[in-house]
Amino acid sequence: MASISRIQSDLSSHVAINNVGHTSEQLNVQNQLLTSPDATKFATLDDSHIGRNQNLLESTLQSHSTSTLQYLEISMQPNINNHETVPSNTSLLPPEEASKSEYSKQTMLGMKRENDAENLGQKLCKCKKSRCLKLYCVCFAGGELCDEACKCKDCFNKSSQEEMISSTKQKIKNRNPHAFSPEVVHDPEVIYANGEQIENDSMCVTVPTARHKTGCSCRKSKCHKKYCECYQAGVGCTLSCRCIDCGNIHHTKQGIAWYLWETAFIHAMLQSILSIKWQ
DNA sequence: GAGTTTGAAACT
DNA sequence: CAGTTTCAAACTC
Ligand SMILES: [Zn+2]
Ligand SMILES: [Zn+2]
Ligand SMILES: [Zn+2]
Ligand SMILES: [Zn+2]
Ligand SMILES: [Zn+2]
Ligand SMILES: [Zn+2]
Repeated sequence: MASISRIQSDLSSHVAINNVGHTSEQLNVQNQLLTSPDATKFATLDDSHIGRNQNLLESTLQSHSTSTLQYLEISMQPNINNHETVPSNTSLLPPEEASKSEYSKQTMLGMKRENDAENLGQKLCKCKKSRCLKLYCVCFAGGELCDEACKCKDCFNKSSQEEMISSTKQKIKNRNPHAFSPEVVHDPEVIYANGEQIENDSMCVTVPTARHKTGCSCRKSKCHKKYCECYQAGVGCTLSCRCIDCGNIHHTKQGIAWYLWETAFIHAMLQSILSIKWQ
């Protein structure tokens, strides 16, 4: 998709496209203005902000009609022409399935490692059937080898199985190019839709907060529990989510649109109040 | 710890 | 694609 790469190169000239970098100070100011509608923010609004909000409100409302949906419907490159064989679920076991006997000293060591891993923030898995070679496994999905403190069975996600890991990874990448990319986008100039990076412009309102790369499809959790990937990642749902009865509204496009409308409405009310000729 | 619920990932 | 199954984590008790 040539347009996307052009957009990326254009953006990279003045915006850092990565998942940690925050951009210019000006952008941060804009972000502050657009993020959650804290009551404290209203105190800081002046006319210039209001004017900008009105402009953004227009583009927000426009973006809710067709243009945003068109953006959001851009699909991934169908890269699935690959008919390589999938690692079969036959009976091979890795050479050294650790001898987890000799407990007393061993368990102490295991606890220590578990604590270490937890302290380092590494997630531990307890996979039983996936051999830690599918995205079901949090370790594998996170691009990490399993920790010694993982409680997985028949684990292939260890250094002795590098070739199996890389080939399996490649097959999954062929299916979904973003399978191993970070789950959350922090760059406010970039939004993901169906796995593709999309530029924000006047017709696609800036979303100044982090977003999950694919969005969720929650049906029962209202996106209020960790079952929801958006909620778990600490970000709000977006238009690319397919959730039903979403409660994860904070920092969403809808939330921003509401904030902008609210801000414009309050400004209009203030103006009319000030225009009243008392006495 | 056991059992249930949940939604992504995998599969057909 | 959509519908179904599989899977391991999140949650509940
Ligand atoms: Zn695992
Ligand atoms: Zn693991
Ligand atoms: Zn493992
Ligand atoms: Zn959700
Ligand atoms: Zn979501
Ligand atoms: Zn949601």
